Amino acid sequence: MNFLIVDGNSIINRSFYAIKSLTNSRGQDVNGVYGFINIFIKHLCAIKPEYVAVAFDVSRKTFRTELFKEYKGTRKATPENLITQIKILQELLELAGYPVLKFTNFEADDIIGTLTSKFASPELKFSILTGDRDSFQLINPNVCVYLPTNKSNKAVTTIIAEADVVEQTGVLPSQIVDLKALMGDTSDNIPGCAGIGPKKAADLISEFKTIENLYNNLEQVKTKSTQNQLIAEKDNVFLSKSLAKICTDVPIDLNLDAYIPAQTDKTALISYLNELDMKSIIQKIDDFVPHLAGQEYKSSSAEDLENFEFITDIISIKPDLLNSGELFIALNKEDNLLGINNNLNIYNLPLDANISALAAMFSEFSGNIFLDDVKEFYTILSEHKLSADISVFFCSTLAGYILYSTVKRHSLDSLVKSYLAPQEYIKFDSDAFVFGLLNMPALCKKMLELLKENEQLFLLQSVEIPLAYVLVQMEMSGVQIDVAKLIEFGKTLQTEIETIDSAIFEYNDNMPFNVNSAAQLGSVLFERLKLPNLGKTKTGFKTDADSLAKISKLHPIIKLVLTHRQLLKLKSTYVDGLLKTVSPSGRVHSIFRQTETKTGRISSAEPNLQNIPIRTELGSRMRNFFIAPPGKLLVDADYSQIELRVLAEICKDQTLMEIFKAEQDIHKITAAEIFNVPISDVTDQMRRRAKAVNFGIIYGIGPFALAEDIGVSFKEASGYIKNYFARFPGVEKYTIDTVNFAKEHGFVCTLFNRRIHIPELATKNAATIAFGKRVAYNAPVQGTAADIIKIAMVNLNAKLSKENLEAKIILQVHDEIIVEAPEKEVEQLSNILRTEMENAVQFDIPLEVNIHAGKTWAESH
DNA sequence: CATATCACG
DNA sequence: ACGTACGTGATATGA
Repeated sequence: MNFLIVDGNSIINRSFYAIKSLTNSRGQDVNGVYGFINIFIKHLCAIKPEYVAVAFDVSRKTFRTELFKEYKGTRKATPENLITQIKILQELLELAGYPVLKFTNFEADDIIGTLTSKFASPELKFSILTGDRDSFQLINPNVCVYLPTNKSNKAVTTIIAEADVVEQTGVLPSQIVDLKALMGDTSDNIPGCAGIGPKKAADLISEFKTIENLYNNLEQVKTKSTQNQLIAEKDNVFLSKSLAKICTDVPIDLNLDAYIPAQTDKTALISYLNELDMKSIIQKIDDFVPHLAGQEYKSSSAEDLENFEFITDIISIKPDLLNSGELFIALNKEDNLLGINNNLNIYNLPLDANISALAAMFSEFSGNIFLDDVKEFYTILSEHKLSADISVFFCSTLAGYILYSTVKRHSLDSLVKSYLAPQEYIKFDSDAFVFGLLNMPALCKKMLELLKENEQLFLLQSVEIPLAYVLVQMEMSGVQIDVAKLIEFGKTLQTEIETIDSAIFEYNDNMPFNVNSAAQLGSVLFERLKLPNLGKTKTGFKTDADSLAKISKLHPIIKLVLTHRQLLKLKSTYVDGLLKTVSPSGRVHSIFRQTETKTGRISSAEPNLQNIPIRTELGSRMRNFFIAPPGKLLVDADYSQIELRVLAEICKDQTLMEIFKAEQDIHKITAAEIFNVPISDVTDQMRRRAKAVNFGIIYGIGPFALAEDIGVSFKEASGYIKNYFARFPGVEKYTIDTVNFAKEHGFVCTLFNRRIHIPELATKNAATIAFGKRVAYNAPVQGTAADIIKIAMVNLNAKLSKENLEAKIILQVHDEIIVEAPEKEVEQLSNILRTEMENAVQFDIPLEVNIHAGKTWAESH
């Protein structure tokens, strides 16, 4: 058995000074932490210890003795940015499950000395990882020192055993204190005996073994002068010995089990590492987290794979599958593989050739189906024109997302490593797919337990899994594009861009430049034309639209530039970008990503159909090209102020709830409240400002940004926010309570128990924490709204199919559902839309939906 | 590949 | 002293 004990201060110190600078994106120095963990991991792998502890000095306010203060107190102070790193390191080690030992008034060496003296034995060997040679005195046949050193820029660890100490110093490790008592140690301010250096000290100690023995037999010392020096310095010598001696009576936990590394919440650890930007450590995470005492990894070559088969035809295994209570199915579309694990056997099949038989088998199968990725599964079924009418019990990807939406990957292999302790899963390094499949039953059961604990099964089984099917149908349907008109629009834009460009160049002495290059534009505006600059970005002048608007009156070129930007954006992103994605049938099929956003919203990509322009007249023309096929219409249903209603429902502010219950104009009432005027006196401008406040509140706006947004003074904006919270005290209470909850638990929840983790709140940086707070109270609002529309989509889709309607959902834009329907269905559909959306959830406050139909998206919105 | 910009809710 | 409104995705530029 091995015990690895690390001198935390010593190792982080070495890393801190060895790695010149390493700063993460938040500006924190992490050189010491990074270096420490790498060295630590390296030695964990090499030593494979059953017991581990990392000891730290605790800087003392009072010293053990006045003498100590005099001698040790002169050491140079630890720099501030190392102290912070030590704290971070200790948090990381504790998160990873390693005992961190700190005792006031003791140094790491003392803790190490106590541990080795109490526990070291032939059965329990100690390895001390330290950069400090002071600990050599602790070496014995059961204790050795691992000393990381640099040899020609290569990290090499020198292992120091008893024989090495004898060779280097001429004395036994246990005699080092006696040696130092005579020769002293300048780095530790140990005086020693004047006139005696290393050579003479070693000779004396070899002969007399200890200084006590030496002084008892002074007459046997060969030279008279040495005798006299020893007599004169006797006090110093004994003081030196006591200073050199590492203490072995630190009040440590004498239960050896306390030093067995604990099981780890790997997700939390990964999230913290992520936040520190330590991506390379995350890659080595399995080496960093504990390999528990006495636990060997299960071997992949042993009986675990006995029932592993690659077979070509699912028919041969059908009886085995049908007799199973549970089937665990993983897909690997890239390699055309279908993996099945039924707790007994593991099969790997060609996917395409067997998907049809698999789907057929499901109609006879009565057990629970666990999938790795239900949306992928439905997609493949659809691509093979197979019915997706299969009830799926569990999906690991969606479960991972519901439990921890901030994580980017939810693949089986990464989930196994995050949710199962190393001794709970089978190691199989050569193939991530097989690795995931092997461990899928254990993983799914563990995740299922967590979901139950968190009351998240509704979200998984009644919302996300059925939603996956809706999204796949939406992707397959796509939306019709009027390609001819879109191309025409693109040409018009192109002509206009060219006209504008020549006008722009005229203001630059007819010198053409790339208006779309922020660098070139900045140089023209602020250097050639000497316009007042608007501040800097990392790379140059600020040229964004908001900034440019401020100087638009100073020079006609600004408006031209802004128009150029708008036109180019339309042309390149929307016209050209969209045209590239139109399928031969004239429809575009966006991908709706279900596990992308941290709040639970769906995202749309390739192309993104959730950001088609609407806010400007020119941009909104884009929506003329999203059309319904002949005989059909687009029906657009959007929730009215869903986030504000959700906010009211969550925080239960009486005033806010009453406004919605009475179906009043929220922005107008808010205006009356914050401007303290009767409703009848609210002007359009007041309403506009109140609207900005309402939106801002949800995002955690501050007076600075509000002032900027609505063009009032900082002071006025402060007043509006203050008035808002005074009139809606429930909202302010909600923000405070939610932030406190997030600080305590590390996450916030939607009303349907979706969790949004907020690692920012656990940091030390003020700006990062402020950001975390805004996320904390925005996420439940945005997330609950996302939950609601997802529920509505699932119910709506079920209703459409129950009523045998041809109408189909084709788009979702966060608070808006777009359905394509035959003209004759539109009336019935509108009723269904209203019913399903307004009644998706039962809230105290009502949900309101606006519905319009039209030939194009522009007409229907 | 990171950055700046800008489109949406 | 510091930075200042949440959540996304696409494009062009330029090191």
